[in-house]
Amino acid sequence: MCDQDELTRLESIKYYRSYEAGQTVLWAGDHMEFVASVVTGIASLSQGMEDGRTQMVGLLLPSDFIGRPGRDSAPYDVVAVTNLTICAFRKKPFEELMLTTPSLAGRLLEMTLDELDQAREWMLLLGRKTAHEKIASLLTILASRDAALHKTSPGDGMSFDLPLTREAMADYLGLTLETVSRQVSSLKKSGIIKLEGKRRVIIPDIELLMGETGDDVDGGVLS
Amino acid sequence: MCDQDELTRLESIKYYRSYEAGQTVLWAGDHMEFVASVVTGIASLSQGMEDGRTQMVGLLLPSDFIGRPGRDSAPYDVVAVTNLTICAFRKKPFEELMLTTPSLAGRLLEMTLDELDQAREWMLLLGRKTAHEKIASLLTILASRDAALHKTSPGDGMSFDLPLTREAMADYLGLTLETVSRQVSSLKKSGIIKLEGKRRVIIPDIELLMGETGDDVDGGVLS
DNA sequence: GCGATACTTTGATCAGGATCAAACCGGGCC
DNA sequence: GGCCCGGTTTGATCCTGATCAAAGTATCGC
Repeated sequence: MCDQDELTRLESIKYYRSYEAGQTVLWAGDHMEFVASVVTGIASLSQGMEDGRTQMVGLLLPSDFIGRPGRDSAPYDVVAVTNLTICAFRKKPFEELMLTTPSLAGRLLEMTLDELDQAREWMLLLGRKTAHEKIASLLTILASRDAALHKTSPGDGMSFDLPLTREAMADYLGLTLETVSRQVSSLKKSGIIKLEGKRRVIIPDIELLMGETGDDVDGGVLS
Repeated sequence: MCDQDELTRLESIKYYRSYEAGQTVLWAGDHMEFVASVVTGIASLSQGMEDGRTQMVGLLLPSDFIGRPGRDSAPYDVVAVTNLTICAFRKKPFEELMLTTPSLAGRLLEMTLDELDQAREWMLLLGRKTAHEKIASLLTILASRDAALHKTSPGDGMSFDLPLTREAMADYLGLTLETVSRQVSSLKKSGIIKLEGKRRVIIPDIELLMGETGDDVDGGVLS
């Protein structure tokens, strides 16, 4: 995430941590002694209500940032969705570095604004999209993120592994796992996606899938 | 929003603009030539889909910030909900000031993180709360923001004016205006709120209202 | 006063998802 | 193999909130 000089300084205070799928990295309210960035794997941010309802509020993919400089407790549960490796920096030195390195602060602001845009995009999905559109949107996003990860652009015939269980998808989309399962089946039945086993998704025609998201076919969610 | 020296420098590049209720301040995609902060009144941020569905993704109250340094186009429609006065700064000089004033950048990061938290809180509401809980949550938030505005803490017997039409509330909560109307009526019938006319809300017992939000009665949305 | 307009309430009906329930994989492990 | 267990699919039914429709209210200008 950084370059040159900053990087060398960050180097000296960084360390790696690994988590297994399902492990909790941080509990909401925990004191946070580090900030970090995802190296490999996927983590989720989620909020819960006392009665057990939960809503995932973010999905952290490689290069995404965990933690918030200037805050000392975690606002959400951070859970490893897959096996996960993060690169952590002790918070104190990191914050000091921020003070003396305006470009680092700038980059952080930039990343936070991106997260905010994502969060708001998701608010539209949660508040206004149908179950069908929600699933199509999620698959579109996962496909394009996966493509970006492999430095290719999402194209026809591409395929990727669903990193999320039906339940996790439901948590992210504000649905139940049964509805997720049904909508995935219906998307399969209509030929818009194909499945290899339960997890591998093949997208014969990405435009077709994007047509089901409810978004403008170009600009929309994908960017 | 700022202090001392920064403020004097900001002073020199600021100007005021006013809008009438209903006027659009910025269209999504517009080139933005200023950043601003709300002085009086309320503005909304919203996203729309082509077929007309819209979702409000943020409500801007006095002291809230409009615009994003480093970005040159607006990501959402900004609409004046009530009569609105903003204090604007030409973007270029503002950004230059940011480079030379780390504390300004820091404050901005701080504010952006707050917005992100709010957005994610709202994701929980949109994805998992019932219509009833949504209305109670909105009223709780409006009550506490209104109290903060008058430098009092939200207490029993407090009252405030609803700044939003039923339709705007619906857009914010991911509901229809009919459902909003019905839920407000039901809250009134149950005695949890009282109405004076259509817009003035009286809250006899704030704890009671907060009990309907689905949140933890203390920590929750209110903070 | 009278419309006209914008906002709100209320009613009747419908449907998209939730809920409850059962069966179905596909591994891993004994 | 047989069993167990987490994850998944599928079915039947219910219910919340959407939709369609009409009437009520307040404010405005005439």
